[in-house]
Amino acid sequence: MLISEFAKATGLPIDTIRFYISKGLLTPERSLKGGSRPYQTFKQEDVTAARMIRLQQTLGYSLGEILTLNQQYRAGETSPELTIEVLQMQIDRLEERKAALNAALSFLRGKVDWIRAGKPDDAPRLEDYQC
Amino acid sequence: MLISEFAKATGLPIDTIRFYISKGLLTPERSLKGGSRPYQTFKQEDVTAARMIRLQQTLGYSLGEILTLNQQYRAGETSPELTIEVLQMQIDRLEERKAALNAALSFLRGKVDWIRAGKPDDAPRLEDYQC
DNA sequence: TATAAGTATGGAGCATGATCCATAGTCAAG
DNA sequence: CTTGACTATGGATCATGCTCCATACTTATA
Repeated sequence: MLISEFAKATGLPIDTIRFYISKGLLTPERSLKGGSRPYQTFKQEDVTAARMIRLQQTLGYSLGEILTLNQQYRAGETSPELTIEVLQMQIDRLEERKAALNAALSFLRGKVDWIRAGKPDDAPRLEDYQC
Repeated sequence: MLISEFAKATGLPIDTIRFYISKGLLTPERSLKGGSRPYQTFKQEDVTAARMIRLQQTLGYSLGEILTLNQQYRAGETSPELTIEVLQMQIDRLEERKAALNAALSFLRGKVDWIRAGKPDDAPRLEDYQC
């Protein structure tokens, strides 16, 4: 798969793909120059890797953290315990964010109800929610 | 409340507070220079405003969006319908993020289980989750 | 073989969200 | 009335995550 096809497959702009490659987040193979193309060649696993990067970004990880996590993940392929630990870390972080989002949700819902009720005395207070 | 006290009350660095003021996100009063201090004075409502900004950041809003939302919110104080609309927008956005986080959570949990089970044939595939 | 389209590389530029710094004014205590 | 702590201002700098550009090479097509 050439980079333009990879871009279509992942929905990522080519510049972004190259940026990720330069950061070591994506590691496509390079064809040998002898007779064939000198270009990078992407496989299905690279598509999955790109999706994983995007997922991790939605989890709130920076590209630097993602790189570290994925390197640890690869290192852990021979050690399921380590892999589990890394994934569990991600899950924990996810749960934290979800809890914060739920608190925010409660607050906003309370505010909507309060406004709908014609703004009685007791306004929902931000301080009462763990946001 | 002086800026240093406000910093303690909110946990925000002074530079960040000034940055937010320069962007119009925080609008403390200014004491008149005649005889008294020329400094900015913060009230409890500014503390709440700061908390709200941080909350909105965790919802994934940029400072520019937060400024717009809060201006709309203030404009909507005379129109509960508009205020509700703005808050509902925030809730909808929050629900979307929560759904994405839940999908990611399912995937990661599936992966952990799969590794714990000694990595049988059918690995959880990222493609099967709406992350 | 000319030409266009795709690819590679390095570096510049940009938006966001801070963070730091130089300078200068204000104020309370000693 | 000097010293030290605090405040205000504007601009420089920084990290992140792209995005764009100049240049140059490769390859397919006419």
